[in-house]
Amino acid sequence: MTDARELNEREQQILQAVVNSYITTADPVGSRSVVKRFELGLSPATVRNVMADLEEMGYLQQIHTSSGRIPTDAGYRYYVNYLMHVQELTLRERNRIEHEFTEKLNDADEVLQHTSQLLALISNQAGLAESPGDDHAYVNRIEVMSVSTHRVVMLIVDNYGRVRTQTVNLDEAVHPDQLQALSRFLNDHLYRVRLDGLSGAIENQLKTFLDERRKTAELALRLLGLAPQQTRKQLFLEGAGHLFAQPEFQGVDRAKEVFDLFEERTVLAEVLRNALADERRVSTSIHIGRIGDEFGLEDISVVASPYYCKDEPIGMIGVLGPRRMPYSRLTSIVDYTAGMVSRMLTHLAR
Amino acid sequence: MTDARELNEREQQILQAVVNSYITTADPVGSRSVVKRFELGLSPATVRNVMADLEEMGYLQQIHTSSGRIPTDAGYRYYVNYLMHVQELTLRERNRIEHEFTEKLNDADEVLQHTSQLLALISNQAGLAESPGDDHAYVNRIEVMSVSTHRVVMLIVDNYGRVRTQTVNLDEAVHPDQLQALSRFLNDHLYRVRLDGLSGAIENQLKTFLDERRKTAELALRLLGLAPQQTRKQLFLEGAGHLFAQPEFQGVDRAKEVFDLFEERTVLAEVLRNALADERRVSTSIHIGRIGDEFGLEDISVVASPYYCKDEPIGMIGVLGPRRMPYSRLTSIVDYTAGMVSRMLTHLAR
DNA sequence: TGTTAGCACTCACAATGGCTGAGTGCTAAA
DNA sequence: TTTAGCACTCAGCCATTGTGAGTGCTAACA
Repeated sequence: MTDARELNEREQQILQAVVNSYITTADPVGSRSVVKRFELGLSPATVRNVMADLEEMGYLQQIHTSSGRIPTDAGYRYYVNYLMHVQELTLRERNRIEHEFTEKLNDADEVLQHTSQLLALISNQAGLAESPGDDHAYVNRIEVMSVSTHRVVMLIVDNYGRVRTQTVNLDEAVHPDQLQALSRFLNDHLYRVRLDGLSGAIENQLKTFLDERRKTAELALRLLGLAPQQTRKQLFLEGAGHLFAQPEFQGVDRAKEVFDLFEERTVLAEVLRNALADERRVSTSIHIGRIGDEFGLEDISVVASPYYCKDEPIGMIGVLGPRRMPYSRLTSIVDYTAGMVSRMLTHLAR
Repeated sequence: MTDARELNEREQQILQAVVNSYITTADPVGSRSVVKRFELGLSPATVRNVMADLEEMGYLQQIHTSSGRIPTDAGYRYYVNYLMHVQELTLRERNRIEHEFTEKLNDADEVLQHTSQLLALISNQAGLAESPGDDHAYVNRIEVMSVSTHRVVMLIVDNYGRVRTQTVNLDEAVHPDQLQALSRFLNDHLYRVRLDGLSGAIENQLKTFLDERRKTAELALRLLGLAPQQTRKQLFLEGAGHLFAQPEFQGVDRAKEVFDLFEERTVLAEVLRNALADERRVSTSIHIGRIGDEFGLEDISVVASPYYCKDEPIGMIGVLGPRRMPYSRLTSIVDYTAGMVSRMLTHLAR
């Protein structure tokens, strides 16, 4: 990569041709096939010269001498930023997506799980959707009840309609009245408290309560001490099998690598979040390659888009696939779907 | 398979040698290597004759002329039934397993999920554990509460401590008093009702309630109509990645097949249940081959064992791997673990 | 009669080498 | 600046060959 100068029109044309061709066929593309497929009115030799230039500038690479060229990360990046014309969804496709969201979805987790399935289905890649984290969720309702003499269940409903429960086994019996009092107190004092600050909040609040009703307060502390354990910033991931269909993951070891990647969902979620944090913007972002480094997979790309609840960005949804992806199509799919999710969540949390 | 006559001692010895050798190396085993590895005081030629006999009887097979022999299903079956001497767990291993179950596990699902992880870990195969089905679970506590003006949550705790919730969005507001009445009624009338008969039971019971409080009863019906949707006879499956390490699943397509098998968890659960139903007995059962037929995988075996709650068989746990598995070791692992699970559940449901 | 040694045969697998075809870089002509 | 021509490269395919582990069969042996 000697020079970062602008590409002239012909160079752009040819880079675009190479990327397009490679995206569809997965074969390295040579000068001959470029002129054939795209009728540029140029001879192969000319194209060769341009391709050599592009290689020197770091946009293309050769897998070995005398085989066609394939785009580098920089090549894809240039393509995505300047060359790609986003392929609008057809009415049919838009209807399809909207139709999927008319289904009865009771909480944010259902919405987002459904979203990841949908994305996988229509993109033929792995679909992903991150569930709202505890840093964006707060308590809407909290309830403590006994289910047997020595067992208590705490139930928390958050502003996205998600219900989570936590069971605690007790050494000694608690009277239902105590629990009712506790529920009332917790509801009064923890309403709208953010979930990731729950145990902190309670400690302050509970001091007043503590004096009058020591036993109950201790139980509350214990329950809430458990609560953060189930912190979830869940990542839904569906259709990972699509990746196996791609030629780049056909190798014997590759399959295992991909599999491991998906097994370690929590790690994957973390990697994704970090990777996308750099590029997180208002609209759809594209992360090319280098996602799976930790897993020995360097050729995975992600097209992701944030979703919103009441104009506040909450999390990401997206599509994960090989570096060689139909970005132009996926961009609009992800973008449109993110819009739908935002609408659903804003409605849910009304 | 011309004859089902008993095997004489030498034939048994050699069959055992072949199975043992094949289990550890995964290579077809020839006459020469048998005499070498097992010092039988026989010549390869003699062993060859015996192996030819065993093949004729259907216990061994050749993958092609002039390669060693491998056991058939019948061969494994004979080995498992008559030849294998169960390898007792060491004290160390037993302690290891028991230690794992000292952890705080609040309900049956946690126990069984933990079990499948544990089995995967110590067996180096895929571990599986079926969660108690609705045909063995009954209502311990049922509660209906509002979480916002137009949203209601129903919570059911079963006798295994498992909590499940169902959200319903309403068109019109319901007064908390109504819900409290409903909760009380449901608890009185549905206590100890089996979960798979819940909606049936309620219809009968609710007629009396219906006359006095029409609105509330209708809501109840609606809630309970939704309940069966979440019927779960969940199958926990962990460590599927171990399978990829086995040489028999190295082929390019194989990886995808295995992956698909695990993706379709519900189908897998069904297949397993049917397959194991034949052989379900008091103690550990071994199912050889033919598990994954629907998925194009015919060489998967399962070692499974039932677990009990208060002397009643509730479900199965086990290990899934290639046909070529160290059965003698796995048998005792699964058996011992099943005992632990039974103890845990009986304790939980006390 | 059961066991063993010897021998010819089989067959998967690996290595070798030639061929092809798509692609390249370079140079000279248009 | 573009193009035609040419020699060169290299992965992939195919046929060939060799090797080694294994077999079945037969004849000799205890």
